[in-house]
Amino acid sequence: MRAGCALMLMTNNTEVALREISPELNDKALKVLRAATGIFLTHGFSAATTDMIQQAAGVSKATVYAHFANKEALFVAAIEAQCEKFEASVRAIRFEPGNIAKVLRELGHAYLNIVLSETALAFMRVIIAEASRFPQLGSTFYQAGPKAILSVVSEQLAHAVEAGEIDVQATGIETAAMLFFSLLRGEGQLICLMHPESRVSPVQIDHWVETAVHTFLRAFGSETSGGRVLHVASLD
Amino acid sequence: MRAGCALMLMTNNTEVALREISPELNDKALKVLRAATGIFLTHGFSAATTDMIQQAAGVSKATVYAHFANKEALFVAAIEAQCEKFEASVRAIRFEPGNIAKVLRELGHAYLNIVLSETALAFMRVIIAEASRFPQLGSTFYQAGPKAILSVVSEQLAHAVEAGEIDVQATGIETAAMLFFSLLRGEGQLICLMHPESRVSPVQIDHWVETAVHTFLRAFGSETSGGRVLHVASLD
DNA sequence: TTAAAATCAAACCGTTCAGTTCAAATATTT
DNA sequence: AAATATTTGAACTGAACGGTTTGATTTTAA
Repeated sequence: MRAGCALMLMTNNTEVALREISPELNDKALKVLRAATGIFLTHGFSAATTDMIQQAAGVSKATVYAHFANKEALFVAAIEAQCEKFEASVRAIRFEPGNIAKVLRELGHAYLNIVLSETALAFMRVIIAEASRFPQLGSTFYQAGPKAILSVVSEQLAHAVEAGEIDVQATGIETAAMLFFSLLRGEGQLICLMHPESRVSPVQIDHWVETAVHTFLRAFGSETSGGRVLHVASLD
Repeated sequence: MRAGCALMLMTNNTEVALREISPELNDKALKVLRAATGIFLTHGFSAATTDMIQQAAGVSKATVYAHFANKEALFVAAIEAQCEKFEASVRAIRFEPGNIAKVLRELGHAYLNIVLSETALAFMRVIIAEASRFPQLGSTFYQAGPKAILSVVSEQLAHAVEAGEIDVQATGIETAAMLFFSLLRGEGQLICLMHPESRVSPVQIDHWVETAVHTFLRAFGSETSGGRVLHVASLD
């Protein structure tokens, strides 16, 4: 009964979804999960204590252990829920159709804003830190994050190829998409992961996006796309 | 009895440096520092215990605390020493002069091999994980790693600009160098940080290097396509 | 109303942790 | 050899941890 409860929580992701199914029943379990997520994200697995979680949840310790087998299970549940939320936010990225420069700019901007948010950074830090102890969580996150956004971008790049806007023959679409995100994340993520107290300004994000799009289109743009000065015939 | 598990991660640059200053005096302190580094890299700060360190060092607990004030101080000392070692290995990268494609290829290859090594990955994981608790270590590492290699590459890019091999007017040299490393690290580092048990083959590294260099030169090469250079007379 | 289920606060358990103490043993210096 | 410093092992402290138990109280459902 206890295990089943926890499993249900893991498959349904957000509070909203669960509230609709069982209006007030799993209220406590949800409070615990939500509190646990916060504590784990700010302290990591080892430094987080079940007392912190219990206190943050406003719940007795017995209740915590009535819904989750132990600290590890609670951690896994919290991280997996966060992965689903993360993937959802990535897949919710919308952009108006247009030329590839515009699409990449919109996509890049949205993605960078997600990925450089305090929550996402704390999340990534914990995943990276605990990847050895919880290997499946690393994979789960990779699927939910990079893999998810990559499929979206790959699709857009495919359209651009058909439209003759870009030429990715040298690398293939998937690789090109990955390169775009490497350009996009590159400096920002490195800095933010290692300097948790530093805040990133919207201007800085704009600049990173512009640089990434511009560079990407210089490398892969056919002709007119992103300020390519040198017009090389596409048969090189 | 079985102390050698995490010890193998370590090598001994700091040892040399410190031995020269105080030949046999700080023998024990060094053993402690070396063991501590191994333990911290494999377990992180919180999960590492002073007993593990003491045992791995083959030293009594009193000796540990005779040389280091507490666990935090030991951690800082271990990480800072590792930063120095890391920077040294980055600055030791050598490459034969040649066209920019060749230089970038050699540089990129050496850097990627360092950065994707087990030790460097474990090191980065710990830095990222503990950046909130030890903010200065994040900065120290950033200086020792990214900043260090960036200065090397920027210099080479400057030469290439003078030689007319590349055109970085759009972004500037520093940014271009950063973009090169973003392309270089991009996928590999993301995968490796989150999948600690996965091994990277030399072939995979070669491929990443080739892709990065190729893409970079498509974006910034004056009249190149993937490394072929049209020579322009050097002005000085 | 009543019985079952869930939750509570708090004490409690066994373990582990960082760090200390100390007398004995070992090196090092003089 | 004597004096001094360093290291050792092992026991110990006090706090914190994960997790359990308990008995009282509240909530839910019939």
